[in-house]
Amino acid sequence: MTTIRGARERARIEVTAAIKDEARKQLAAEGAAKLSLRAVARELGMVSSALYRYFPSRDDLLTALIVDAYDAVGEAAETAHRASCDAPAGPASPLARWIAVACAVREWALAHPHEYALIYGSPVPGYSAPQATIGPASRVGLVLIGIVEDARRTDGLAVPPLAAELRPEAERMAADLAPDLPPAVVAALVAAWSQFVGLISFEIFGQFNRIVEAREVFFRQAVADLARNVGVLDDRTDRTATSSADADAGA
Amino acid sequence: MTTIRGARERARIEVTAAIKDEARKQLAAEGAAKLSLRAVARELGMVSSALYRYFPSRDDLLTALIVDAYDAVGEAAETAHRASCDAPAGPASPLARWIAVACAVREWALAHPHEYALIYGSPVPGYSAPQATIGPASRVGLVLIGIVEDARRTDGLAVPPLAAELRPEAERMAADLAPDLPPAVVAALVAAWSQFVGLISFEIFGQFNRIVEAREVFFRQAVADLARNVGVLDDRTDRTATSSADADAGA
DNA sequence: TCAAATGCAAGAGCGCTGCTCTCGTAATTG
DNA sequence: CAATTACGAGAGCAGCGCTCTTGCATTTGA
Repeated sequence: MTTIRGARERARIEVTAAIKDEARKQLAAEGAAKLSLRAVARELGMVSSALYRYFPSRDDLLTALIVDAYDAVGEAAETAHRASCDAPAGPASPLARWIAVACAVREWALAHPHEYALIYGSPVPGYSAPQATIGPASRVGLVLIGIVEDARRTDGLAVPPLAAELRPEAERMAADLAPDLPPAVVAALVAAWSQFVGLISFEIFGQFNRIVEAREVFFRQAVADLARNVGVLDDRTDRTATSSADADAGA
Repeated sequence: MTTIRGARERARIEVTAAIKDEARKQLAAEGAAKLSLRAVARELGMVSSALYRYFPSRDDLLTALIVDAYDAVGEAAETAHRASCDAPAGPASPLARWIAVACAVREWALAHPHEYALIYGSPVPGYSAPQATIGPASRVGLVLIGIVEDARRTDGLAVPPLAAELRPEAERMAADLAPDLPPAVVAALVAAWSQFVGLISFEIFGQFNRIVEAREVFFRQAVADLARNVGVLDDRTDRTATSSADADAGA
């Protein structure tokens, strides 16, 4: 399937990669709006029409970049998760792993803002994401699900409350995404994931300008609170100072 | 200042408004990427160069639309808030007002997805938002701050825990945004606002496709949880079924 | 009131874009 | 070796943002 049959296919793969690389370079430099097929072709020393042998349209090129971006951020999340599991001092706590993954995604976004905008900003090409994107798009989500499953397996935690109107939907989501998790947790997890991306988007897209300065600590705190919402708790409860008020705010 | 001096200025105002209206129409139909000055001019029966008398560039037109969009969503939030305060059965609870404002913003976004993308999606024109946008951009935030202030004034609630590393930043934010609120609450509020936009963005930008079906109930639940994070509680505690587990999940 | 100054629409034009079509050549296949 | 296929090059079309010049209408000030 993936074997290379001749020099021709080898060349095709290389040229395709070169086009994507050059496109990524222009994307990083100027943003998706200014990415032009002609400029990519020019930089590669080919004529613009030749490029259409590899990508049938500009939107198809963008879609390929979107898939790659999903894969890159998923890769970053999985690497960070593995690193926090294989630490020399033994596997980290679920909360620490949750935060490590979140920070890895944020750092990838800060390093590749335009690619981040491609996947979590306004959809550029048409409207509905092509089928090819849904696999790579869920990689980060799977990592987060794994962390929560682990956390619940080691120390069996209480399930958060679940409103009656949301129960059928939560059960459907749980069946689709994580049958081993309580529906209430799955619903909270999906919400947390979107909220987590909201935090990053506000920072990347400049919404925190003149509002939040210490972005890193702010993000870590917010992400830790998000973890609490899905039942991933700090087992050492060293939340500083007022940590005693941590759980009884609703009493 | 805003008085109209002659027929010329009156005409200028009308033409400017007509351009923005037509641009908004094309924005709604095709998205920001396909909005073209020439098409707007064509539809208005003028030649494209004439349009540059009113907006010096395409980006300036987009900026004007952005400001208008910020104002529109702020207006929607303020209207919803006023409505929930002036209800016949007396002013609603802080939580109910919080949810009402959140739902109003969400519904505005659903009704104007491309305008929403303009302000909370990837920034299209340059990179930093012009000075003119920061006023309108903060209208929704001010409404939320007001609700939290009210909630704390009527029933003095506990302040959430605040990590030591975040304290100076939280105090700076509180001084800038809401000096009457505890710094920990202000920090939580800013985070909640970004997370809240994250929820809406995921829905608008299609990230919930095949994941979340019952968007409305899901959103209400998530937004209510967000409110809890900033100390706005459901005073009737009728959260259904497992509501007794609401506060002691960390014990 | 009349001339000077200003505001504005129209048109032509520049360089760029995405995309299509044709044509000659080189690699692949049977 | 012949037929097929894949590919690069070039010309060309329609559309874009934007600039410049020209001529007319309105406003302004002496």
